[in-house]
Amino acid sequence: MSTIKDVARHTGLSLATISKYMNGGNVLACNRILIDEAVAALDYSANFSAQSLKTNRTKTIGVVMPTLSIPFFGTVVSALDKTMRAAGYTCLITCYDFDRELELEKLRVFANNRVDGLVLVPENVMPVELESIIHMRNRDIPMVLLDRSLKDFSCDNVVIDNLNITYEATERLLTDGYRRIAIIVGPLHISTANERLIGYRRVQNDYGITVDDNLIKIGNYDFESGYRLFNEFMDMEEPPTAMIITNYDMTVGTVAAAYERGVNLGTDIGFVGFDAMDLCNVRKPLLPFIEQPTELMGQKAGELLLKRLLGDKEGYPQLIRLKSRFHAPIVR
Amino acid sequence: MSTIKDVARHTGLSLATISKYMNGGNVLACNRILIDEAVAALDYSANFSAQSLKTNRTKTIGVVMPTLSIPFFGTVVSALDKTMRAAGYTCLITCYDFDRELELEKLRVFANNRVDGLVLVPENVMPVELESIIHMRNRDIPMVLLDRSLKDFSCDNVVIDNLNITYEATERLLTDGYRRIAIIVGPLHISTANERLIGYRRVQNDYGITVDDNLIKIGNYDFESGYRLFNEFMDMEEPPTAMIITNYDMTVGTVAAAYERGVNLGTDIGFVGFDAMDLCNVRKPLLPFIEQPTELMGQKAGELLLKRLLGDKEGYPQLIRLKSRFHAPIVR
DNA sequence: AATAAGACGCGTAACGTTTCACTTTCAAAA
DNA sequence: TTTTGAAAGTGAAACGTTACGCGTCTTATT
Repeated sequence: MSTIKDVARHTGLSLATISKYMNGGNVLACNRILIDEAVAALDYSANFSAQSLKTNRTKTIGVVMPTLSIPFFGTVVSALDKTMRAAGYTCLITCYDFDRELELEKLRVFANNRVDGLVLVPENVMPVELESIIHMRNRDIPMVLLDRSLKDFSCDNVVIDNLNITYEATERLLTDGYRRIAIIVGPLHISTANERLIGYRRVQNDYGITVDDNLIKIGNYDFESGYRLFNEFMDMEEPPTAMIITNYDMTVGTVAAAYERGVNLGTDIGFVGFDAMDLCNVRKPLLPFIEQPTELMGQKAGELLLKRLLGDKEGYPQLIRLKSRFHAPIVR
Repeated sequence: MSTIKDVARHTGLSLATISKYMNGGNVLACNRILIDEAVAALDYSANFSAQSLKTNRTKTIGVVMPTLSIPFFGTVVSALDKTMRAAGYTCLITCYDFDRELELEKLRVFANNRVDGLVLVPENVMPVELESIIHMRNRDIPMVLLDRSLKDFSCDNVVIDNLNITYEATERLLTDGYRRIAIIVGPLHISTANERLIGYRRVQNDYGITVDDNLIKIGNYDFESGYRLFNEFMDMEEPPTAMIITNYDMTVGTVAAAYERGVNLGTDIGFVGFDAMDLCNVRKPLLPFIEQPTELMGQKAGELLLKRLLGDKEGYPQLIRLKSRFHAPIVR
């Protein structure tokens, strides 16, 4: 395993010169050739650990996610990775499978000199714990919270306008004449679920409608929840006449359940899906759905983190709230 | 940012003693207390770069995937992570978005002193390139190929019995009396797709049936392919009477398309889905489907890698081929 | 009380880089 | 030919660990 010393010996130049050249410095043309040759001959490449020990930078950022089984997060992270890569950073991803202890452990592993910055999709971590991690070892490590906010914790944050988006979707169903509008949301300790529920409630208040709490069901943001809760709604004595589903997996579950029961979404029952362009945009009737700016989320998070990595603290803590789009079919 | 030196100074002990204790060595009870106190007071934890520079180990393995948007891979990796974690290793994940250059770059980044081992789900990388990466810098770095095999490249490998599983599924449809059985497979340069197609062909040969190549369609393992190709099949002059779909996303696409067209899977048309327990196991009629041992794949890959990391070269290159299950409803 | 055996503690030399503070080289200007 | 100054090259000191080879202290045995 060859080192920079081997290159120095091979070329007859000094360590310092090789290092300088490898880091983009100028050397004489003849030496450049010499070094290039030696590097090729010895199959040299710089030792990452030594480099980051010396420079205290890793040019790496850590991404910590609740799960790898939700395509939404995959797409966001993919865009984040692209943004960071363009700036010379490598993204390293890990997931904690919704487990509180793991969430902390993974953050700690990263924070310990392995990464220059962090992106976190938080689930159960507590503000005080997070505080101690980003101030770890008296060094502030830049962190961006992604998709979700954390109460009582100020931090750079990229989210979408969850409240408005369910407000708008519900409003659409209201103006279409539906009155018994049901909603399936995620676990309420997750900010997205909570905000989406508030939007749903607020618009009905604004329209002078009393919300029937039986029309609110809380799922786990997964296929099974969507499938099961749709059936629960349809089995009610007085089923809802319309339904809003608030994430992708639950939308797919709902569509599957509807198919099985022979319920025709959009005609038999008013319907708004989520992130399910595939599913909603092709069928007849076209179904309205909410679309999150997935790629943009990753990109914005990356840009914000890069800004912090350059030491620019302007506007900290910054909250970037991106607009979702409500796609309503033109003709119903 | 405190170092082991600070702990030494704070306790009055030497560097060597602190280091020994931090690595599980024995020290006097009084010194243990002293060190624990100092570590807490100074918020000390070992510098990862220095540690791995010195020991030449990172206790980390790199996982390189085609995409993060396919839940199947997420589940596999989650199980892999669990296995490695239990053995004191950290998994770092990255994806290359189906891009050949990126696939190579990500592997190189990892191979450069950042990880002790590699797990790769290969797509376009060439054997010779892979060879040069795992022998990088004259150091052999253990690697396990996951889910897919690579022609002309011998390496530890964990896959499923793709051929048998489509053989069995097709055979079931044959014995149920179907004769125009269609199949939707993935891109044929991916070993899973290729093997699944071979199984489909072989059983029909064995039954003396001439395969109609119009009944074979090649998708991209995504929702859109399943949706589109199902429609293409149904729009044929003489549509197939049964259909086998060979991954999860395409199965969901197919189910969506069937729903939209009012085609009743399982009654109007024979059907075998893939990995779609959710989707297939709930509907009436129950649909047969193929189930991959997702968790087991991750676990086996982890165990094999751990064995290599311990220096045990027994049986190299080892091919672990896991059995899938064909779930057929008992009553049709 | 002497000593052997074992446990514990310590000094120091690496690991492979980068970087600071110099020195040398070389070509153009005087 | 000498002077000058920028460009290129160099030696050596870190960065924070670990681990080897010893020295020293404790304790038990005779």
